[in-house]
Amino acid sequence: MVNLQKIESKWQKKWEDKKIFQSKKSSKKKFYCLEMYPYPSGSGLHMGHVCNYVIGDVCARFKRMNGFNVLYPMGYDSFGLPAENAAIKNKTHPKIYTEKSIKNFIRQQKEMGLSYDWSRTFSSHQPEFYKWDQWLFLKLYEKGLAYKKKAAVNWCPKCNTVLANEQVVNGKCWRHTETEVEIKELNQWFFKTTDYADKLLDGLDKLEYWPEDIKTIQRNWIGKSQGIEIHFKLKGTNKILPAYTTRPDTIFSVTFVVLAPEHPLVLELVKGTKYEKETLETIKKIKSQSIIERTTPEGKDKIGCFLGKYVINPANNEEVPLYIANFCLVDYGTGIVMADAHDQRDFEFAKKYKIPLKFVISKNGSVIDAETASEAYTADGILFNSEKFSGMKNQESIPKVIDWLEKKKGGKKTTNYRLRDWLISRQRYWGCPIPIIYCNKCGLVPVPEKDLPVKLPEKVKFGDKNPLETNNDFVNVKCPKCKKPAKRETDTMDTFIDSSWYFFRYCDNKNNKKIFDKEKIDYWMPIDQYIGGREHATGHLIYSRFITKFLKQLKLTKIDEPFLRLFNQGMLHKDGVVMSKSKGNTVSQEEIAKKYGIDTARFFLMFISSPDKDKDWNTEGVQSAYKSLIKIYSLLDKKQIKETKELQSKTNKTIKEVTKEIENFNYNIALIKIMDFVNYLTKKGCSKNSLEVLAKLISPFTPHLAEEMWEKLGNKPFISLEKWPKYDPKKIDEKFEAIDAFLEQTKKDINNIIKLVNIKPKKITIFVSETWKYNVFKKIKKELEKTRNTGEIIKNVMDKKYGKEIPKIVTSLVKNPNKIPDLILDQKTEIQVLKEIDIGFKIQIIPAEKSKENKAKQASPGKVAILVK
RNA sequence: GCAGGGAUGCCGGAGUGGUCAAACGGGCUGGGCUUAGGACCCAGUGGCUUAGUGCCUACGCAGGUUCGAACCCUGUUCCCUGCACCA
Repeated sequence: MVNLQKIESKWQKKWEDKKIFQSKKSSKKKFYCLEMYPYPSGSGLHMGHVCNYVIGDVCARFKRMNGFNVLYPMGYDSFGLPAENAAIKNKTHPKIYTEKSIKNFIRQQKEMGLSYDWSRTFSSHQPEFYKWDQWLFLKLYEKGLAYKKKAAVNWCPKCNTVLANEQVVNGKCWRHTETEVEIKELNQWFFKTTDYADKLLDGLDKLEYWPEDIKTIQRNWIGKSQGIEIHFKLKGTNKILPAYTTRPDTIFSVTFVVLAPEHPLVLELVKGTKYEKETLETIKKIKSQSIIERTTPEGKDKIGCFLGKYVINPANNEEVPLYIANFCLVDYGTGIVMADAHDQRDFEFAKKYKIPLKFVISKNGSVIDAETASEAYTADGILFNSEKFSGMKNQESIPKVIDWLEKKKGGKKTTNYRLRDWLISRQRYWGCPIPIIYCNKCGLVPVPEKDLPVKLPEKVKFGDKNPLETNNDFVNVKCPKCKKPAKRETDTMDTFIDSSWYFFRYCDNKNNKKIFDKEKIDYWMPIDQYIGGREHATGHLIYSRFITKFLKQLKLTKIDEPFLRLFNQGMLHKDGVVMSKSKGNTVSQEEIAKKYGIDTARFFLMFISSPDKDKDWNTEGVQSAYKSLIKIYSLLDKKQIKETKELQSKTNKTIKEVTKEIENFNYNIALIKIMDFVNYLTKKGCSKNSLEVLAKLISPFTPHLAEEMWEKLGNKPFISLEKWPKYDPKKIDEKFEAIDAFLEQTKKDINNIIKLVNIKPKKITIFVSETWKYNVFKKIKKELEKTRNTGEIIKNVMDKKYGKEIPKIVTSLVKNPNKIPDLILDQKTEIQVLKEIDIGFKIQIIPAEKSKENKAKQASPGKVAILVK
């Protein structure tokens, strides 16, 4: 019995010693394969991780064998809050904690047999890496894309830091799903992702190898909408309140205008008036609502109040009252909404506060009575009571209304995005310091490039506050401009900055002069295959695209999009829940490797289900995977046979199918085809060539086993660097498959008859009657010369006598005219092959026509009758 | 509510117009091997069955297109994922 563990460590050592997976620039076509770099947690890797990395490894190994110059690196996203928290909890330093975790990760990943180029690895907490974060920050600052502003931001009380919009999930913190995010007014650093909103959106159309759903998610996240800012003039002043809308067709329906409670104008408007008290109370009430309460459609009541002011509708010069309302959001559009009878929220609000409503759209243009209406009319229809637009279809009127309002100077056509600028500052220690200095005299001064990196101090005190704030050595510096005492920025950067460009760094990870060498990344980038979780759709995958577009603007890269192909793997479940440390249902890599070998785990994980689907871990399946590997390896002990045409056909067909399936990421089906081949070889015998092909086909999945087989077959290492087998379409002969099917059927028939007669015969004679089929066959062939229309041929050939066998034969022949369909076989072949059937008896076949044996025993058309002697 | 994906046998999961009662694997049943078990090998695994190259019923549900549908079209139910008072 083969010892999988032993051969695994043997080959891992050899791979490492010979550095066979190191990649250098060459004239070969490149292929950059990458998995999203992991956050190195202290708890190590489990089967869920193994699954993710093996998907990438199979891809990398396959491409490598197919003649590509493959870049397949690994690194670590080592900054971040969890490490800081874990370190504090374990009374150790985040750096020590993290580096220990990384070491452990590397060991585990090596034990998985992943074909990484380890010479290119790095971790984002290393100053050699984060120096370039800071450099990027300065570049963004230089171009006005990094800026500081006071804003209402999301604050997680558990993390003790602010969060980006992308890190807020259902109003809760992405790391603490029980913790409500608070809104705080803080002075924070932002990256101006919104400047790239259009580019980010348009770029999606070019990403033809991205999953549709991810593109849709990003489109929705960017949320581009075309509309108009309508200028409502505050009554009695020249002040303009712009209200953004995508539905200017409802302009004549407007009966009030709503401001967001946080809108800076609100307090100004009510100051010193009798409405001030109520307004303040209402704002307080709204702010006490959680985000969920405020932003769920079915949710809570509409809350708001009248501000005592009126604005003028530029379309008809009507005065309408001004309100604040909880459903109006300050950071979307202009924070001002025109309200009418054609929006459910507005409608409910109006009913509650007894604001009059008027409809201007109905299905057929007939007037709707606002008094009796019970809900908003939100569907499309015909306009009425809309001056010159009455009678138009509302959708068609939209551009016309916009034109008309623009001409009247009552508004301005605008595009709006849901995308927010990226909030990047964090009030935590374990991150990359923001390279900014505050000087009393010079103000905000960027750290000069030559002073980079701004190193994160190691000796710090962990307490209630950000440890950087209490570290005087770090905080107190000289102003780079005036040399007077100044203070450093103590916020650190969001770790998503590290991950938004790290993939460039693999191409040139040791460069200490530049962020990377342009020539090198021009060769390697973009990433041909990126593999990672769907959950990064709106975070990492947008940030990376943003930074790449920025790098292009700096002329540091030619590429526009970093990830050519994206693959989202499914999650590994156990007992119906996602396998994860927090759920406590993990299966450790060591446990499985020790018992079955890591190749078994690799095989199992790729076999159970398509890589993009969720899968379930089950113990029986692992055992059967183990058995399969044993079965494959034990083929080596079998006596080898000479190549037959049939074996060649099967071998070539398997190469063809497996290659196609791997290319399409159908790894499970590829393995099924491989196992089919293995079963075939087990039964019918194998040749040296067929075993070599088998070893190559299986090598991306179970590389250790394949190397061992390769060596045992008398070849020099390494199979990992061998050429992927090519198939010869000429050698694939479907006839053999048909014969196989025929044999199966014959065997069944024989067994049935033996059961029936209930004897153990010494000799069986089989009669084959095929005459009728040959006639039909000839007829169809003739028809085929006239037309390829299946239906027509069937009609012409159809004969009551032959029933439903005919369509089958016709279809088969239409599909492949050279393949002998079904049971229409060369009778000579039958005789040859049937001799090989092992049913424990000797059998003899006599073509039916020639048979002068007992007529009663003659077979019915196409099948077999047996005469027992 | 909007968007995307899905529903197949005891289970996981193939199959996108015909050789489909449905690959492959697991489970289960029977047989062989074995002192026994395991491993391995063989057979069976929708129902009926006069045992037949037979009939019926089936790929969420209901219709439609077609000589022919698990596969195409329409409607419908349920499930998952993402966004969500976005004006």
